[in-house]
Amino acid sequence: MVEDDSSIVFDTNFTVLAAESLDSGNCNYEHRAGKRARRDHDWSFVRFKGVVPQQNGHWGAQIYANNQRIWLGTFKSEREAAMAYDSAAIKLRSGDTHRNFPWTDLNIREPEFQSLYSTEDVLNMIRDSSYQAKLKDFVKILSEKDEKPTTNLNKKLVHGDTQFSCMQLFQKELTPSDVGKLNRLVIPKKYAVKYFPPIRG
DNA sequence: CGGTGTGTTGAG
DNA sequence: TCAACACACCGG
Repeated sequence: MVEDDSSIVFDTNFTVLAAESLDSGNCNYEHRAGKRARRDHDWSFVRFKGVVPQQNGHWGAQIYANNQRIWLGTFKSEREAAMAYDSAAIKLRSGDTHRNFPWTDLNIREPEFQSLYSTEDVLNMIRDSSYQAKLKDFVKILSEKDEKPTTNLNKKLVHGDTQFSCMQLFQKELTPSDVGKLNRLVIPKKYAVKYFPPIRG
């Protein structure tokens, strides 16, 4: 099924949009067309920051922070890898140092999405490719949230100096095992996978 | 065995 | 900081 670029995670609109606004300055889209690397292997026309070709035709993503390289994983398409870099850059770098793709109304939410997780969590989500889906959910829930501001479930809490905004992620009815001998509440796997950081340290 | 990501180098 | 390149290593 040849999904090359277009069909990945984030909806296609994003990819297309990003791809077509090349000329609109600021995004770090170096058209280094023609710039060849040391060996003249066919790839080597790497256009994206933090993206490195793999011998099997896949693409690796990496970012440098505090004097060391952080590996972000390998991806099937060049763009997935480039997006991985952009996402990691938000957490690791200050401000928006040259990104691969321009900001859109969707990825503009990334900073606040990432603020819900630790750096390691974000990196792990990027690495296991669950990042995009979770970000998408986050944005979706956000939009649902301000569609009905009347809902009482979403309120703001103020704790000391810091402000936290909360939203309902999911709902679950108590089951026998929740009130059984084991003193624990079971979170459905579906939601656990969806809203919790991935395993691995 | 294929694929991953680290070691390492040289350039910007 | 960064990507190019080589290849040790790891899970299947």
